[in-house]
Amino acid sequence: MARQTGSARSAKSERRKEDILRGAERVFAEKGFLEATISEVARRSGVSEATIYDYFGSKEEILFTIPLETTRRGKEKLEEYLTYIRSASDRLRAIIHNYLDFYEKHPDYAAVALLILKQNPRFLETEAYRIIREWSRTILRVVEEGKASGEFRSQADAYVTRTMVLGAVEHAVIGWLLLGRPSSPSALAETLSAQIIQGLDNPDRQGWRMEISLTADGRTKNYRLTPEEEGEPSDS
Amino acid sequence: MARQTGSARSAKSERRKEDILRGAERVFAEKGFLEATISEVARRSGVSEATIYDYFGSKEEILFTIPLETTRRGKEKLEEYLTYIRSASDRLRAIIHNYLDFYEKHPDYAAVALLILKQNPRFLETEAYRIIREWSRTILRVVEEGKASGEFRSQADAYVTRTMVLGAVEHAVIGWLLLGRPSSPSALAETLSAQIIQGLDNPDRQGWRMEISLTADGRTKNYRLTPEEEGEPSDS
Amino acid sequence: MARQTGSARSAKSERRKEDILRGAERVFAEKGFLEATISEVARRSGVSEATIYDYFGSKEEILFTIPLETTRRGKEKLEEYLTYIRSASDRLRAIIHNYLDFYEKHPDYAAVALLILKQNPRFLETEAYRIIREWSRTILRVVEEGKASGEFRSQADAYVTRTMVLGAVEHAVIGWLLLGRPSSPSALAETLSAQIIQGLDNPDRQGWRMEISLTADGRTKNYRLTPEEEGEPSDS
Amino acid sequence: MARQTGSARSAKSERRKEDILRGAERVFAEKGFLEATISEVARRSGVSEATIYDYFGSKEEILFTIPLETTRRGKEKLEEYLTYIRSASDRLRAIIHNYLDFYEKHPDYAAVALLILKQNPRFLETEAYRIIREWSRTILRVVEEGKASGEFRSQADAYVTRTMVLGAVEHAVIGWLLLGRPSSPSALAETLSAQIIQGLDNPDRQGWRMEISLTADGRTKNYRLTPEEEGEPSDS
DNA sequence: CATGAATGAGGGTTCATTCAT
DNA sequence: AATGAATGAACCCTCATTCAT
Repeated sequence: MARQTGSARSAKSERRKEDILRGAERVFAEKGFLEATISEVARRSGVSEATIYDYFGSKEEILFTIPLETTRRGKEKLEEYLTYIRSASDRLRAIIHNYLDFYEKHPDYAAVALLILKQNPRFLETEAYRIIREWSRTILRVVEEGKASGEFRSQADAYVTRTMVLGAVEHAVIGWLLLGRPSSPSALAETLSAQIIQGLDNPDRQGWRMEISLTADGRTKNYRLTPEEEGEPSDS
Repeated sequence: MARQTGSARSAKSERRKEDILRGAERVFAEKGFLEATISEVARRSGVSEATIYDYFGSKEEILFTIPLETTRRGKEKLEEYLTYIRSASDRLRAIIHNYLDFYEKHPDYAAVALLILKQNPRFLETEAYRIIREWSRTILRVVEEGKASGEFRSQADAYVTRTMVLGAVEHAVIGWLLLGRPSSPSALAETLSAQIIQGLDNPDRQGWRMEISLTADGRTKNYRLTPEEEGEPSDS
Repeated sequence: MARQTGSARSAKSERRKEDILRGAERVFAEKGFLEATISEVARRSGVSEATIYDYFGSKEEILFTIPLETTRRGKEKLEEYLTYIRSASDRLRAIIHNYLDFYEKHPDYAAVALLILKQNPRFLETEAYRIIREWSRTILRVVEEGKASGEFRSQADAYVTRTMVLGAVEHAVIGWLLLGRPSSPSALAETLSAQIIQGLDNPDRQGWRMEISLTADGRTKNYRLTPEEEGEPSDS
Repeated sequence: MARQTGSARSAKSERRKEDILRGAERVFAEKGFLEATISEVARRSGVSEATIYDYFGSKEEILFTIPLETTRRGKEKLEEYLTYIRSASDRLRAIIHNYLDFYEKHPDYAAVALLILKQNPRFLETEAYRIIREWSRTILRVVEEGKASGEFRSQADAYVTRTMVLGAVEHAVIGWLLLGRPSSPSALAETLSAQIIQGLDNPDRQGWRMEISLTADGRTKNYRLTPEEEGEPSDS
């Protein structure tokens, strides 16, 4: 009998529940959802099978509960990070770093999220997914902000960018989980950020611009002047 | 019992096998691998369960056979397309279009490939995966060529680019499969290509260059002249 | 799930296990191993199929467990019987009686042991078979003792004797099981014992002996005097 | 379609049938009846599964046909051997030798007969079993003859003797098949025969007899004189 | 004669879930 | 609050047997 699937309960209860979630995460990560058995989750969590059903209504409920806390904390963590970053490109870079780092530090969670949850249509209806969706809107917002500020070009597409960020990160992490390559996904962060950001970069972002018309062969070409990418002015 | 999982056989046999694969693809796409039952595959293929086992040794063997022909043809098709394209950016664009189009046209296959096969570690040991791996090397090659020709900047990373391309496309297709959004993944192709390519773009690629030194406030800045991104020269 | 194929457990559990073994013994005896179904064993034992798998890992494990207790007890019983018997021939007789009686009293067990287990090569690797082997060494020992004491002739072969005892008893019991003949295998015990023992008998065993030389036709023959086989001296 | 399960047919047909029987014997011997598959029998016989059903109505019919020719020939062979042997003990010895030899020379047949057929109640209704029964009556006859001629004691039991002979031989052969011990069952023949025959031996069998009454302690004992067991008369 | 092809029927085994204690 | 014990429901797979060619 599930006497308290509810919410407020004793600290001991809370700990038990955590134990089960942790055990389940490990087992699911190793075996996949359907090949994982409640009995193994019970063994790994140090509780009986029946007790598991005191805390969760079904095997799938366990699965869908695993990302709840994690995504909640992840979202908060990200917001915290972004507080002090202003430029859109740095924000995007931070998001990418953060996301890769997180998965690398929690491989069991990564396996559950990317290999199991991602393919389950019913997951889309859970609270955890709602949080993820919100979290991922941050990317949209950052891109829009970047466009508004002129940092990103106006043709930049926020949705496409989000797809690129999430897709690339997740693809890299899946490769790492299944193939062991790359050996550290977070090592990609810098390069990946650079390419994505440069894909958004607005060449016109500077406040001034020099236009030049060059006429040759009876035909005229228009040019615009932009500052050399980086680096100090060279001495005359 | 027809025991000939082997290879060369009658045309009728070949057709039967195709039927089964087609039926399995549909069922797997709808239910996922483990919730799909052989009995339903049999029903959908119009054969008996036992017959299925005359053609395939196990449920998993069916699963791993599904992408065989498809990836083989996909690889050839791509090579065909690329034959007449020279510029690296156009090649990349073609790859992305092609990949998105293919998934959009074969949603069942997409579901099997992206939601089932992609998370199965044993798939990595199959012939089909070998073909996919080869296929995906094309992306690496294109990026390297682009860098060699000066079309892409030298800092561009082929592996990261491949991750971006595959990750973004697959992420988009998964969203389409599970959420129905975007309503047409291939519609992303243009925007996605543009952002990825611009992430690789070499601002220095033109053969001629006009350099200008602008000195102001006692400090000198160097500029270089590049042609306006697209468009014909405007008339004087 | 009750997962405890182990050992020490509640009395109730122990009873359940016994029930299953008893039911299985009956079903196996009637149908043979491969034609017996777990579902029928379940029905006869009054438990569900799944419960059977809580107590035993496989159908074959049930089969191999059936003779465990029985042979253990049989071995002890025999040792008990033999405690007070000194003469080798009486010991042999006791063994034969005992063995035939046992099978006759437990026809289901007899069928399982003689018709099923005996032909299963894997049975030879089980604990139960180890006990049987030990048990059967008693016959070897008795024969050797009989030879040592002069009760049995020195040419008597312990291994051949064991083969005769086991072979004859088992053959008789199989006939009884399958053909109903003889109607009571244990009725053979006396005659069988007598013939086997007489096959071992040492004609020289008496303490005294009268030798006579009889000469006829110019040839001499030696005789020895032995007491009349059994029976009291006849009156003059 | 079984067009000719009947009898008279072409020599080619006959050969085919023989091939199948031979293949089946091998497979049954290796796997047991139920674990042997028609498909493997087909492979080993060099025919298709369907063809097997042209010659035999069912898997069990194959099984029951295997011993037909063999037992028929065995019976004839034995009769041939016995033609020139007069003494009952030699006949018995011949039977035992013959039986052990035969099994040793045909291990596949031995396995089929002793491990499969012997425990199948339906085999008892076949023609082959009828022949075996007849064959085994020879033992009964020999024992009765021995008793009639005075060679065997009058208490000797023909049925028990048959059980001993068959039981011991078969037990020995089974041990050989499953355990590899003894390494040659036929090596037991001599010892086994000796013990069985001595179990039947009539100490009174000679034509003359000397009776002696020995009186001592006021009690009288009767003795009879018998010739020394074997060996020539010793010189005076 | 021979067989390639097809299948119906069935069986062992696994597990999520329930409930009495 | 916890669990030992029990089970219903399913699924994969095998194989003897049939039939059209």
